[in-house]
Amino acid sequence: MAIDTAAAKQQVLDAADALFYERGVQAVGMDAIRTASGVSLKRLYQLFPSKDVLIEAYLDRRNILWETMLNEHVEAKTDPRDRILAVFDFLYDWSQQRDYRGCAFINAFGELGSVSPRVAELALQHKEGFRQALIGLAKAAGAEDPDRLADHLILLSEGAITRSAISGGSDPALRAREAASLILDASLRH
Amino acid sequence: MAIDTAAAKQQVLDAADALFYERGVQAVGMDAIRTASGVSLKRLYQLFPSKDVLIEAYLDRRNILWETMLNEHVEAKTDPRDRILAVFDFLYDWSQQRDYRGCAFINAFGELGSVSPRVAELALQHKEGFRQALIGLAKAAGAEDPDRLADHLILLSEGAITRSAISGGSDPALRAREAASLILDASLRH
DNA sequence: CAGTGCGGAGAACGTACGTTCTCCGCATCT
DNA sequence: AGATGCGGAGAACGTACGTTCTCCGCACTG
Repeated sequence: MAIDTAAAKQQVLDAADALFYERGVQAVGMDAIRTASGVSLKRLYQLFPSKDVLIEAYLDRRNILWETMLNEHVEAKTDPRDRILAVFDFLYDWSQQRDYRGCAFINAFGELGSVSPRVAELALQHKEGFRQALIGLAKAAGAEDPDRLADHLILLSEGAITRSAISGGSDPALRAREAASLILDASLRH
Repeated sequence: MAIDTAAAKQQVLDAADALFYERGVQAVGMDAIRTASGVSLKRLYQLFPSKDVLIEAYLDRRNILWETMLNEHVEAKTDPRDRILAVFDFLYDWSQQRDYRGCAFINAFGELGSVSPRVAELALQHKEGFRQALIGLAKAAGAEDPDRLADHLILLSEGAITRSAISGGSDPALRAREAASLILDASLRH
């Protein structure tokens, strides 16, 4: 029973994730999620008692998935400088997915940030998590001012994420990597 | 008569701009715009025959306003390097407005980009206009590879715009300016 | 003064959505 | 076999929205 519930939750989240990310949160009705997940409406509501809860679960899942993918790219490298640049390799790979639509948190924030404090908070937490990860990488690379370097790298990353979404290619990630390299040259010089 | 129409259009656009930008496009009903603009629903529909048309007019207006504000900041400087950095001064001033909510085009794209080709196109055009402006500034500054430099600067700008929106302060613009300065050091070195 | 047409206020219509309710089959327990 | 309760399908309900329609007052024409 518990295992069925978990499996059903996963099915619903799979469907919700795909639909929310593709069309935006508000544009997707509970009925579309029901149809896509093959679960009954009653069951859907006992798994996620409201759309807000489902949205939150969707964002949680995106956050975890994002961190996982990022870590995989970073941990494939050993050299501290390469580990920083791996962030942009990740963004490149990500932006090449056919269903790529930018950052789910930025999109959700744009839709609901001013009306849903919870969504605004989750977006902030997601970005803060990314910031901490970059600070860690910057420290490991021996940056003089890791916070500052991390902020600079974040700006390039966010820029690449949204520009890829709007213009459709993966070039922005490549360009961001170049720019990051320039900034690393300047910030790791001792 | 024609002048009244123009004035009424302006009133409607003022109201629509404030509401769309603040709450997102889909969350604002025509009735809210009617109430805020003080115009009758009939008149509203004869000025803008559908919500889609109004959204388009809203984005057009944002684009013009944005370019105007950017140009004002850039033209206040004469030194080519300062003119590039003025872009970030503009972003700083903009992000300090109390109702600041990031880039209207990114927000609209997140909501409607996958369902409205027109919105996707307008977002792309807006970003492309920005890109061309930066290329011009980069050329004037004597950059070796103006396109590349412009792309790097765009990434920092977009990053600053969205990060300010989510975390709420103006720090990102300051940090973007610093990073831009580093990149200029590397790209204008001859 | 009677007639005419335009503009405003808001009711009305059709649709879509979030959420709840009804009905019914079916598996399980005695 | 009869009773019981859970799950599925989808109807139903209330609300909100985009858009259109109705009604009415009022300014202007003869």
